[in-house]
Amino acid sequence: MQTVGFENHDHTVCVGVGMKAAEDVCAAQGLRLTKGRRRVLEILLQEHRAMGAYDILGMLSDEGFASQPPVVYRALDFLVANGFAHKIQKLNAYIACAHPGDSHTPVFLICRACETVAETAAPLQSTLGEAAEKIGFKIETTIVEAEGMCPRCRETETAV
Amino acid sequence: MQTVGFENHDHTVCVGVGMKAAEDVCAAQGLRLTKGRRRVLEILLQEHRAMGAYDILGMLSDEGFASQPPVVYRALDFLVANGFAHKIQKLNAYIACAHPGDSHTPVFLICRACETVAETAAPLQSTLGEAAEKIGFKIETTIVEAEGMCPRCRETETAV
DNA sequence: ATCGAAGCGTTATATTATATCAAGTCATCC
DNA sequence: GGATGACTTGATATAATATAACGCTTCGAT
Repeated sequence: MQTVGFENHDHTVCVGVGMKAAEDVCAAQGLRLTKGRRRVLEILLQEHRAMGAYDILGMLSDEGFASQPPVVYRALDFLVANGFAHKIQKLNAYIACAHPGDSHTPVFLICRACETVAETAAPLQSTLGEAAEKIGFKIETTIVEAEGMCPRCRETETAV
Repeated sequence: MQTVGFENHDHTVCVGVGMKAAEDVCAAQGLRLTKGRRRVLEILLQEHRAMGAYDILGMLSDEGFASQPPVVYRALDFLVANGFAHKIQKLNAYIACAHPGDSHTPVFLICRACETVAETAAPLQSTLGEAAEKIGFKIETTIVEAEGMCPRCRETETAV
């Protein structure tokens, strides 16, 4: 399982890799990574956490972008539709994709204490897809979000 | 896989079984299935679909219950906390539990055409839990929601 | 009967997200 | 190089979902 989220790491690399991957995909597919879309992705990569749409909007408007909700929702729609970001349903929040470029069904591990979110790959989907197919249901996308305690918060909790 | 949602069935049985299960669990655990909570569960069982909180609230207020949001959210919180109903994150909607009494990690199959929701059992969780544990993450609850096309809508689609 | 916890009524507000329409931008075709 | 059409953005308004807070009531235990 490749997992991103709880290890220490050189974060500037994440941002660079993420932006590069998005640029490449957009170039290859004729998608327009416009100023606002690019900036939202940068913010998500830099912050490296699940962010509410209005958190992002606040940052954008501080930087001179328009301050209406559609500004950020449009950018997020684009990023999510093209796999550069994901929505965390449980938190109504958005996070940069940790495996950009790969086609994948992500699994999110969400810490209920600190709300840190890690993205991992699913060890399971084909089984579920086959089981669903048996009753005639055709799965197109799957959301998997596991809530619990991250390593860091488990330590803190037991220490208290 | 036991699946509930796409088959034809005698629906009054569902309601009776669901209410009975909730009553039994409440009696066993000292929980109070008050008038409002009971009525919300009945509504969810009768409608047999994912309903928005405000849809339910509308029905309640038509019946003489108070018409403020907390009325329904409190009842839903109780029902969800005790396993009598589930929240469908993808739809911001609530649905009666199809396997009342069993402890289970549900998997929902959501039709993107008609929004019908079926609840099935997960063929997978232990694998995910073990994988998460290897990186120190302790999973407590898991949300699995698969979106796609139900048998009925697939037929209609190909017919068109 | 009284006490404390749980539940409910009510007002107000917070949070998240979308509809709509006009104006701007960009690539392409002629 | 101007017309065209698809896509993108600006801006206003509103919809949809959910919670905070406070006081009163109800219930069950002592």
